[in-house]
Amino acid sequence: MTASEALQAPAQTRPVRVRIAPSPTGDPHVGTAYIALFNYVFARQHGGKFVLRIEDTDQTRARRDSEQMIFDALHWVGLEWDEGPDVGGPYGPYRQSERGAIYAEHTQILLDKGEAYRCFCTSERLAELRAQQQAEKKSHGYDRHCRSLDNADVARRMAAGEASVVRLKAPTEGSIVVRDRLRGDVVIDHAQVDDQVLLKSDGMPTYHLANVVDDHLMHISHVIRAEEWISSTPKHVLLYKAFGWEEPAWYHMPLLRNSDKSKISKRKNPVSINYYRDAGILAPALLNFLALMGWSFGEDREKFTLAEMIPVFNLDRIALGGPVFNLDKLTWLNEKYIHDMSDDQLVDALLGWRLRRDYLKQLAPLIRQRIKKLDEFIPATDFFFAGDLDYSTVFDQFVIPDVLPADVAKGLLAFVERFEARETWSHEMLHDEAKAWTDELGWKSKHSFILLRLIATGRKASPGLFETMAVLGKEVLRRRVRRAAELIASGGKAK
RNA sequence: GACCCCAUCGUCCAGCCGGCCUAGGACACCUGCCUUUCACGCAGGCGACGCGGGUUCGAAUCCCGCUGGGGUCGCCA
Repeated sequence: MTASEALQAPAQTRPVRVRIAPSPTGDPHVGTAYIALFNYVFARQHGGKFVLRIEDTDQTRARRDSEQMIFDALHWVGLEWDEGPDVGGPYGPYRQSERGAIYAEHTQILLDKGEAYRCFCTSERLAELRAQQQAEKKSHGYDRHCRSLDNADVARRMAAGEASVVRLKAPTEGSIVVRDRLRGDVVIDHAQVDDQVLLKSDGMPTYHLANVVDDHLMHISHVIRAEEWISSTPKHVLLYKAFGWEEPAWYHMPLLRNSDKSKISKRKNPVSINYYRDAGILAPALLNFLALMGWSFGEDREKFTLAEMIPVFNLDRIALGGPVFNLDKLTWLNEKYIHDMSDDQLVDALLGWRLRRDYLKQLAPLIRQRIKKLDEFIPATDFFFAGDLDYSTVFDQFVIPDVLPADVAKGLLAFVERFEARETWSHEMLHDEAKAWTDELGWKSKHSFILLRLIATGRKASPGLFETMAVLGKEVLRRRVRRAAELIASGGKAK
């Protein structure tokens, strides 16, 4: 079947219910806003519901503050959800970590139906298996070592307290069809689908199980998600079949890209929604820009609001090529939005941005002793408000004595890695990391700290370096250090 | 490496159930106009159907192959 035939397939009669399911493992990602946008618009267009579900089943990576940041970021862009952990709804809880009993129950159903089995293989054995498959250049996948264990054996090992997971008993012959409504049918040999882990040894479900169970229980009618999921969709279809449930309609959106076409990543692009907010991008402009990534309004129109998009939205108009996220165009669109604001709207936007009371209040202790008159405040603090800084007058000071520029650049990136790895964000943490980092590189702090100061503030004299960095925030600091590193590595030629 | 997806200007999109396409719009870049400056605005320029085979009177549009790019291959999502 071709894509156009798939699109002509009988329309779903179920009420429209869509969702986004971010994982709270870091900063709120533009990719989340991107997918949320299309789900939101689709729901609104069809009078359906837009659900927010938090996928926090990875105990080792979930972060407490991350969930709240996701809420805040989605509120900021203006994509309001109808059901979610904070607002409730008829199919809660909407946080996967609170749905343990549901997953346990459904795992048991599959076990009872003979659609799943216990597996006692250790991660060591699996790692070895993978290494061996890699060495033999064979395709990867679990070898079904535990698939034929008999019940008595399983019971005995369970009783002995041996750790185990539950795996899906996937068919070994034939093929499965994934009906992607954007591309047509994708046929996958069952041989390509291995016996996926459904329940981890800590009792938590994997993404595959939790996702399918929740989408079904939450009556999700259309799954609009990123293309990176398309390879695991056969597993999900198999799960729907194993449970005997009706599948949702699948739509896999193209992936946002870095300028080298790889999947968008924080190493090559600012990916946090908070960065764009702090750098002075307006929420409607961000949404408008995101809508342009893979979709077109029609009639060559590029500037439009969310409300204007809803009635004309059409999934048929999704372009499947991976769109490169281009800051220049975002900035241009943002400019249009600013030009079209009234005086009051502009003032309000400014006051809601970094001219907010709580942000200015963070500046007060840093600047009080450094100004003699109020009129010195703005010139003394400009770098607290700017996004990217102009380094042209200080670039020649971006040096560490006796260190090659390429190594200075590399060293700076190592500093970014250090503060990225920390969960806390404070001037104490930044100070500790900067010191340890300087020592590790064998640099002198009188050199490395002035370099950081120049990069963070664009000047040699500023309030306390680490206090300043802390106020600037992780997103802006990361961007400035990365940009400076690029500049140094390229001899000042990068833009 | 295996599997899957994708393929129009540097970038984002339009066109793609074949002819109206000497391929349209936008960003970026360049030039000029406007202007006391800068910016805005306006006008113009540069610039693409990846390659090779088919099918057809006719292909950017349909088919096949190749090439290229991307994604996935975890007790992460």
